[in-house]
Amino acid sequence: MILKSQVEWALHCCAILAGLPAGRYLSTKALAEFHGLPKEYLSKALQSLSQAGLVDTTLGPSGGYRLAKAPAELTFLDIVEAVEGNARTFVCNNIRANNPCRPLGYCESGPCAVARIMWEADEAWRQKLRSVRLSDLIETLSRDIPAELWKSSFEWVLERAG
Amino acid sequence: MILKSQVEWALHCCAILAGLPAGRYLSTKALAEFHGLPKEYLSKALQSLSQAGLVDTTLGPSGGYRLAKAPAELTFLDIVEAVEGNARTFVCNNIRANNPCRPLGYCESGPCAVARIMWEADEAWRQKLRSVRLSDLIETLSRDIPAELWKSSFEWVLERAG
DNA sequence: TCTATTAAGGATATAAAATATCCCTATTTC
DNA sequence: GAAATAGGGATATTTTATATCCTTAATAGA
Ligand code: SF4
Ligand code: SF4
Repeated sequence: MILKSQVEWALHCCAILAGLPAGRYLSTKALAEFHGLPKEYLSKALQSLSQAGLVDTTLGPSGGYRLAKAPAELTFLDIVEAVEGNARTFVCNNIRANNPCRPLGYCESGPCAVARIMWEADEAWRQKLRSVRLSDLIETLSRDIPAELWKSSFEWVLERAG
Repeated sequence: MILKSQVEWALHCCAILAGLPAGRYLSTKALAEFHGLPKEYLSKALQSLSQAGLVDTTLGPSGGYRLAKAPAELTFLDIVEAVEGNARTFVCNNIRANNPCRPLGYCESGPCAVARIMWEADEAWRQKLRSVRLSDLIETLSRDIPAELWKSSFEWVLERAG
């Protein structure tokens, strides 16, 4: 059970977009080049962000993506769910219905304890991701990444932003 | 990102095994029939439980599986990880290494903030599963399931336990 | 107006993982 | 000795993830 690599891509891309000056856009091409990713496939991840309303887009030369909200208004969960979907990791196949002892016509009322517990674990995962904002990530990254690299990356992006 | 259905199977089987009288075993055949599952494939899940040391097995007629520990000593996480593995859901492909601005020979020190946050969410999921014991599940089920069905299921199992 | 560039999205191909079955072996019970 | 069992290797099928290709409509700038 592993998340799509697009989740990582989307998170990185949002982190880059967060550093974009207001009103500017960054293209798929630039984002793919910066991260060393296949442009066409990364495009699908960015489309997911767009469909989820997390980013704004514009067409034409100098077109591309920018965040639709402030980094403090975007959570990890928003980004992860945009790409990965919001389905639960545990799906109940209702195997209890096969119990040979079950009275004919007996109908279970809602999910059993197994499902409820697994879903609570899913919710704990979501809650953690919901508690971290994109702005928190930027703050941590700015502390972790050498100032020199941080600066040159910022300039690299700015040169290509439309 | 969905858990294998074997996770559900393993949890259900452990719940059944928890009701087995001390020293008795229940076969794959009986567990498969009770849950309406493919015997050969369920067998793989039970083998996983066995390899993880969660259940004891014995061969021959009247052979099968029983819990290796008391239900209070078995957590959901034990069972889930036995079947699903203990890998993290977020794998870091180190795409930051492709950053064109990165100084030659520059070597990152450990996982970045993105990976750390995603791994914390994984840990929150695990922590939740670790906090629920098999005995807790049995207790809840015994309250949820109609007494009649609970009793007949118990008898069904007992008839087939070696 | 014309050209280049872009996001969106449909179609399709490839690779990997989950699901499922089959068969053989060693062990145990009777 | 015969029947039943877990273990496990080999293999097939189905589903999902990964990746590429191509067409369309919008936009910027010459
Ligand atoms: S016991 Fe729970 S998880 Fe299992 S089939 Fe029933 S509802 Fe689903
Ligand atoms: S930024 Fe973090 S998650 Fe992304 S590649 Fe680097 S270490 Fe991995």
